[in-house]
Amino acid sequence: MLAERVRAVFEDWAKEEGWSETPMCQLERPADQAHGDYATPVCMQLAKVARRSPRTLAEQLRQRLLRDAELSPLVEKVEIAGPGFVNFTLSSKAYAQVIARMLDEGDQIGGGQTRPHPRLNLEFVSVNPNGPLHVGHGRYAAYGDALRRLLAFSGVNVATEFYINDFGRQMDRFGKSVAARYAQSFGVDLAVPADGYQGDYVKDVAAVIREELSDRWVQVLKSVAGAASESARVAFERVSETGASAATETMAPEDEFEESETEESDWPADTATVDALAFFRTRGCELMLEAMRTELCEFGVEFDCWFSESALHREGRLERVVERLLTSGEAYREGDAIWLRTTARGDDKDRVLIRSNGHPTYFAADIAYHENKLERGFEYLINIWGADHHGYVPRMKAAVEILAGGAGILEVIIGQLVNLMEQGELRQMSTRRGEMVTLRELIEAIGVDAARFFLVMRSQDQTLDLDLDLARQQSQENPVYYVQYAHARIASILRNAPDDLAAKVDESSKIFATPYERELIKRLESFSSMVQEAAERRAPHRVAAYAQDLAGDFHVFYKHCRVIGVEPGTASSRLAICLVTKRVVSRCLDLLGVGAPESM
RNA sequence: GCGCCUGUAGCUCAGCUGGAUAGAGCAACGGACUUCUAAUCCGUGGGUCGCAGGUUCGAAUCCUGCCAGGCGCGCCA
Repeated sequence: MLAERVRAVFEDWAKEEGWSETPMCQLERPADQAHGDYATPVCMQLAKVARRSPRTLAEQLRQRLLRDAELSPLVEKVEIAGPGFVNFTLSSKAYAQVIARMLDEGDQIGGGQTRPHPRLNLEFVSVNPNGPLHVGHGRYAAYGDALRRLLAFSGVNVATEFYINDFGRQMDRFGKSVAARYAQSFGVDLAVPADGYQGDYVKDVAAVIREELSDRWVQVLKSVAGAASESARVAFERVSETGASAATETMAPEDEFEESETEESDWPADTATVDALAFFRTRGCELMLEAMRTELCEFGVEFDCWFSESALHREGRLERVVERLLTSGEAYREGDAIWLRTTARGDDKDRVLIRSNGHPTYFAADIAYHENKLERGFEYLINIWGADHHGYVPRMKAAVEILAGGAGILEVIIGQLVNLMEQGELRQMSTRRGEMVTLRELIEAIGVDAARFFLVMRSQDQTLDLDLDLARQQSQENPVYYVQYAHARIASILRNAPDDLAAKVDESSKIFATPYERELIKRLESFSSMVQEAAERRAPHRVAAYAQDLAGDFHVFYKHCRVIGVEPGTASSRLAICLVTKRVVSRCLDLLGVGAPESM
């Protein structure tokens, strides 16, 4: 309000003087209170263009501002200071106007006008459905969902999406692991493959299948067990012959699973076995997905679309898009493989789409997937990936540029990882060994609200050190309670307020005279620009920081300014502050996916 | 070797599309509950913003070079 008016006066002036390329006239909040409530450094920037000294310009600007009929009631004084700052001190009328206006806005305070275009697609989490979600996934989920809320609230038309990596060798291994656990529950000696999934959750999946189908697959798996032990014996002998000991073999680092081009042959290839594997893979995947969906839902994260990779393969979309790229000349054959010319769009080297063995790469599937997103009418795509995938960004951008016929459609946000500390030590995570801290564990330790707040309160391109001991033992000191407590306190005031006390701002009276009220109002006033900036910069952690600052301002206000039982004009004005603050705090918490309790 | 991210108080981090004397929380110490919720508030101490140059009226912020840490550089997914 003040800012817009100042800008308008400044621009009129610039036009009158005939200056070209004038700097943006921006208002900022000075660090030092002695410099007023707001300040603009524009005269220093203007000095070169105007060829006058900054302080001379500042004085001229000051005179014009004071002459402006709309502006002068809002400021108590306009001063020139330092090298050429123009400092503003607000009048109580200005504070009153801010609260009066925000009171009128109701629940939508600070929200943006909804814009139908561009239709934006936001993809995140997108993990293989072969293990539980760990804390790292939780961070991406919390971040992505907060970003969705932030974008939607600021007016962007956004839909979220989870890409299910339910295709390929990892899923085969998962299927075998589930089958083995299922067989074991019937006393069949079928081992989980060495490159399979050892975690106990696989037993849970197997138990559900046993519940559903009883011993339907036991006979088939018995014969698999026989064949497998034979093949293990052969492998053992081969190792012995080459001189390597079996002991060394089992102690090899478990994270190393180099892909051998020979397909795994420890399971027979007869129809019954293939059917069994297909069943356990598919059903296991479904059950894992179901569990994930439930867990994410409990975590407050829902997706508009769950998109299956295997569906792309089934529907022949990979072949189709590769054909299209060959036809357009963007892809070419070399050796026995098919390559995409990504170097033409800024990548380091061209990338393989179809390997010389005829199998498509993961990249080819991803291209088919992104083509599909565009076909569904999305005009702008955001993907949130882990830091370990950042090397993949240039080729994917190149691919989308080719598909969309223009650059700047795909934005990739790289999120850094989560380090888990326990008893001062780093806890390493491995999905296959099942040695990870799951999202569920974290939620059970500190609750959804604290977990969500904690996971988004830091910038996403900062690795997050999560101290589990602290999270468990000191959840009382988590900043989320500080913010929620402010909300609960306001709710309490509203409950205790007498019926005849209404939230109302009387602009004519001398109100909002204390610094506590004024600080709080200035913070409230900045809410909508904070939202816009946080959305533009994909930075929900700013909302968390703002919420803490706002809660702090409120707690100070609460301590010094009574609402109930004071002079009626003051009481209703302060009640108005409370109401507006409550709405803004509640909105901040909602943007983060955290609850706003009425009492604590 | 190349690319991305990071380096700010004892600890965890904001601030990074340039503004005045660099902030918050935790930790340490000292105060405040007859009054709307003390999960709160008030006060004290704590810094060569990794280092060195450069651009600018002005640099934690932009540029260059170094140092340190993390991640990545497949016809894997």
